Amino acid sequence: MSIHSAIVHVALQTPSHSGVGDLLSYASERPLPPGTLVRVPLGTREVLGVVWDADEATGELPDGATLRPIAGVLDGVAPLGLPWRRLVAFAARYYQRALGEVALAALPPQLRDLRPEQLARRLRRPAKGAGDTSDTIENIALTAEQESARSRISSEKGPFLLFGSTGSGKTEVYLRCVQEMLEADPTAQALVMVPEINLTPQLEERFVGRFAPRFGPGAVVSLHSGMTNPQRLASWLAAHSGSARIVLGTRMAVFASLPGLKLIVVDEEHDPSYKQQEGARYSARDLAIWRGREQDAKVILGSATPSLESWYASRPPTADDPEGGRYVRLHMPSRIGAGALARVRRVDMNQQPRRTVFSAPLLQAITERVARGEQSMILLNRRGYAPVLHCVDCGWKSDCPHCSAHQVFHKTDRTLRCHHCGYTVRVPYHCPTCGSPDIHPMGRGTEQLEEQLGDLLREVLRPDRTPARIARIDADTTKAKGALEAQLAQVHSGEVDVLVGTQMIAKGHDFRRITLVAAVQPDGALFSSDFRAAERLFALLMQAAGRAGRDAAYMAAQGTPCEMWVQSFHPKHAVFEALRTHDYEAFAAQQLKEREEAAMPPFSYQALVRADARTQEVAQGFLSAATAAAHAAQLPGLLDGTVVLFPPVPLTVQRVANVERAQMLMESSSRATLQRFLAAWQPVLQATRSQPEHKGLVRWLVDVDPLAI
DNA sequence: AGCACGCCGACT
DNA sequence: GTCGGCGTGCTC
Repeated sequence: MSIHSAIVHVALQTPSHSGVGDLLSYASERPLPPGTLVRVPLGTREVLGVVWDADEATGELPDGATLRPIAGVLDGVAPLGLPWRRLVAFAARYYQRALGEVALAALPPQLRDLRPEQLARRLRRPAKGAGDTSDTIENIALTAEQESARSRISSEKGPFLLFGSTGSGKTEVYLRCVQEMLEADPTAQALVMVPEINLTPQLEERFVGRFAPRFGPGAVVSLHSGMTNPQRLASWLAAHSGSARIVLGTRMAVFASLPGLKLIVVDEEHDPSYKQQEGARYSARDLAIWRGREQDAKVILGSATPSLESWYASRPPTADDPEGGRYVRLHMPSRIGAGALARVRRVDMNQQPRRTVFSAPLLQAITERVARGEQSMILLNRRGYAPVLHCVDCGWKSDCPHCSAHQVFHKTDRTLRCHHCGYTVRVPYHCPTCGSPDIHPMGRGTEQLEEQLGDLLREVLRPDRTPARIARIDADTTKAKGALEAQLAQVHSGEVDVLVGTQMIAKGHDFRRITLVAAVQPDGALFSSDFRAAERLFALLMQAAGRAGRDAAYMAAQGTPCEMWVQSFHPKHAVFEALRTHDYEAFAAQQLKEREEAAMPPFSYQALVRADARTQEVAQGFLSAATAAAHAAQLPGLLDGTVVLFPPVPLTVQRVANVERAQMLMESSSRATLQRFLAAWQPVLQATRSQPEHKGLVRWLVDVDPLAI
């Protein structure tokens, strides 16, 4: 009997598809409770691990193998609780990833490289609170709609879908619910998520202003990937220890350890950013629902344009459907303190001269606004000057040599850049194929809009007789840290008359003086192969329309209505019809009908398997072989057709960085059966991969509940 | 995934 | 003679 009397099972960041089991066993001098953070030897390295519940240890040790002792215990940190471990285990299982991978990804990165002594030193330093507490923002009176939502959230179990138009004051409802929850229970904690890092500062300002005076300067912390590692560690520890009462963050925050969690808010719940697109492809919104149920915390999903999944899940009971949905739908239709909803103007581009970018009426409307000192916002979801460069003489196009995509022409720095792999070259003066100087940009991006507007508005003067000023905000202009804030500040201060940008500017930011929003080329999304494209476009346009006329006092003073302009070759399309009347409900009803008839989500459940390989044949061959093996093994759901496997197809962008990509779709009317199928298929996929004929396979991955197919 | 070991080409 | 290319195999 050695001094290492106890065996502990530890979750480590083991490669997801390797033969190594989820939990590895180590010897310990004393038993360690599950959730304890430990450092353990793994091969020649020493890595961070989480002691896991022994009954989940599945793999058996090879006979005669000796256990290595753990290297250290991070005993400054309390063991992670059962609810956290259950969340991690569920996410790993549901999204088909290794337990340790999810567990370690859920911890702040710095915890991985800190030795126990370093951590102990860090823990002795007192954490400093976020922001100052000088300016207390007091409660403002709720409207009847807000009060009704608040009281129902307070008295009912949920989960809740807070369906409120832009400007209806959803944030105030969140604030009140958080406040009520935290005041009722001194150990209660709240988690508030937003889709993008960009939106955390303004949210933080509001929460700190409201709650730091009540609950102390350290009560509100943020958690997102824009923070430095030490900041993230500090926030995480504050949440884990319970000293932080409110955690604000992006999707990653759903995995925060919150022992007192009583309320979760998912703002803009329809936003695709809640779905992680690499590693474990989890949906933070869906995990929030699961976590809320498990940990007995209330969940509020908020949106002006809910995802069809959440909309359907919150359907009220009817005669045919006495159960109704699982969520409680709360409706806040009125805008408060904001002007009337934007009037929607559609321009039929079939009636415009060919290659028109700004139709005459739209240009006129923008001009008038500049002259009145009002601001306009122009949306185009395409960075760069033009999506492709083209030779008139020989037909050459600026194709990326490594991807099946064009290199985008960026005029500002005279480069051709592939947006998929990053490959960049200088813009050629002559066609690389035939030498002709006659090479031209085709199509347009935000850079070109900015340039053209500059020309078109050259003679237009602001009220103070100075020339119109145009600014562009997209991923290219905001690469530098703090650049976005600086540019937004310029817009707020009124320095800018016309703002051109990608969807980045449509989300969340409050521009008080914008009275016109225009989508100049939204048609691309209408006929996309992706069945969710229309839903996304509608949400984007509604959100963009909501940017206009947010300030009722300003609008009244201006005396002009705000407008949302849409230029389209299909102005009668259902998306634009619904937009015209601001009728989300009609749009949702129409979309849900289509989805039901086609048995698509939310009326079915989907998963994808993607395969990357050197050749398309190998990628598809792997998927075909795995399909055949699944049928041969009669995996759950296949025999009776509850689970349907579709044939492998190349991805829309088939090749990226010289890797060929293929995927196949699995569909089922039963989420549980699809889950059982996937669980049983995992080892089959692994076995298939190790067969010699699939040597050229680079990787494969599973995406459960994919957003785009 | 890391990180070793391992066995063949162009450098001081 | 070594530095280093990335093939293969292991990690309780």
